[in-house]
Amino acid sequence: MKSKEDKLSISSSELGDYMRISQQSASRYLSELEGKGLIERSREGKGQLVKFTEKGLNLLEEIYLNLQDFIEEKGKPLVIEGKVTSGLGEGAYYVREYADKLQKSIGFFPFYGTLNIKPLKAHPNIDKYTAGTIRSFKKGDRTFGETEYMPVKIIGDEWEEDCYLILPKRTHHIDEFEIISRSNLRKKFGIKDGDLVKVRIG
Amino acid sequence: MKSKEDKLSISSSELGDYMRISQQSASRYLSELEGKGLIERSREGKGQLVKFTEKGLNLLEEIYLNLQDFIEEKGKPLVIEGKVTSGLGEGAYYVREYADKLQKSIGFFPFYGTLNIKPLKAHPNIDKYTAGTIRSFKKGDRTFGETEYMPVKIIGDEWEEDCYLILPKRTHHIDEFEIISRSNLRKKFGIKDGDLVKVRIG
DNA sequence: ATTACTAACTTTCGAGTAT
DNA sequence: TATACTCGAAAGTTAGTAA
Repeated sequence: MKSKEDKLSISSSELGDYMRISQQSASRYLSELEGKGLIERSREGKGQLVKFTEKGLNLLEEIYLNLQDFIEEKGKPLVIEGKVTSGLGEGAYYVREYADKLQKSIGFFPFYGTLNIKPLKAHPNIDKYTAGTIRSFKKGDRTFGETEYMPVKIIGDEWEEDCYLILPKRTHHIDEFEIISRSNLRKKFGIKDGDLVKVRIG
Repeated sequence: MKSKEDKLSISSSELGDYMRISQQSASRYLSELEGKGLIERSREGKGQLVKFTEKGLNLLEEIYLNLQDFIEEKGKPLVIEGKVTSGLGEGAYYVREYADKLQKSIGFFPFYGTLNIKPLKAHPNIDKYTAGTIRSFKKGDRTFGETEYMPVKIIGDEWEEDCYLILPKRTHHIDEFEIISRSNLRKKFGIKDGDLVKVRIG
C-alpha cells in the first residue's frame, strides 16, 4: 500500500500475523471497521481487498493533525475553512441567556445569535486554545452548562472580524463551530448559508 | 499543555471525564503508562503533574511519522540518521549462510559481515520499502528464517555507497539496521563504532 | 480533595470449527 | 486454501471504598 488511495490485498491470517493477534481477531477487526464505515472490503479468491473509505481517511487525518499540533511546536495559528450553516437555530436563545456573563468574559455585549460554521475537513482538536470558561449557572429551574470560549478571527472573501468561538463542554464533538460576535455578521457582510469562511484560531 | 515539554496538571477524575471513562480507569491508565516508562508523574495536592518521558515522546513521534508517511504522499526518499554499532557480532556468520541466496537476490556476493546502524530518533516503519524476500531454508538441522531486503544508500561524511538493508522477519523491532555491502565498509572508509551515517531508503 | 485497591461485572480474545 | 461463528477463558472496566 504505497498510496492512501490504494487497495491492499491481505488475508485475515496475514493481518493477524502482522498485528500479532489471531486470525479470528483480525477477521473481526476488519468486519468492525467495515461496520463503522472506515474501510471497504471485497472478497478475492485468496484474501480480500481492503481500502479506506473517505470517513476512514478523515479519521486518520484527524489523529495525524492532532499529533502534528502537539509534536511540531509551531507558533503558526490554526486556520480552518468551513461552510456557514444554520445550526439548530438555538443560538439566539442561548446567547441571550449567557449574554451578561459573556460580556464580563469577552469584553463586549454579544449579538443575540451565533454564526455556525461547519469545517470542510478534519482538523486538530481546538480545546487547547481555550481562553476562559463560563461556569454553569441556574436561572429559575433551568441549568445552563459550562462553556469555554476562545478568540478567533472570522475571515471572508473581502472582510474579517474578531469574534469568539464558544465550546459548550457538554455537547462535545458535533464538529460545528459556534461564533459569537459584536453584531449580526450575516447582515453586516451579507453572509448566507453555504458561504465559505475561514476561522483563524490562536 | 501547549508544548510537548510541559507538565500537565490533571486529576484522574478530570482525565476520566475527558476520556469518557471512569476515574478508576483513568487512574489505572496513568499508572500503566508510568509502568511502561512513557510518562512521569508527581503528586500534587490537588491532582497530579504528568509529563511525557523521552520514550513516550519517541513513541508518539513514531506514530506521527508513520501517519505522515501514509497521509502526505511524498515521493521523497526517507533519510534516517544513525550511529554505527557493533551489533551482536553475528552478522558475519549469518551473511555467510545466506550468501548464495543473497547473491541471487541482490546481484552481488556480499562481504561476510554487516554494518549495524542504530537510528538516532524515531522514524517511520520501513517495511513498505521491501524489495524482495529470501524464503526460510534449512542447512543440516539448522533453520534460517525468512528475511526481507531493500536497497539503500549509506552516506558518510565524504563518501556514499549502495548497499542493502536486511530485515529478518522474526526479530522485528530491535530498531537497529543491518547493512549488507559488496566489501568491508569499515575498512574501505575507515568507519568505526559511534560514527554518524545516514541511511537513504527509497 | 485526592489516588488506587478489591470484587464484581462486562467486553474482548482466540481455539475449535463450520462453511 | 479462505472467512467468520460459537463459547469458554482472559482481559478490561468500574462501583464501592480505603487510605
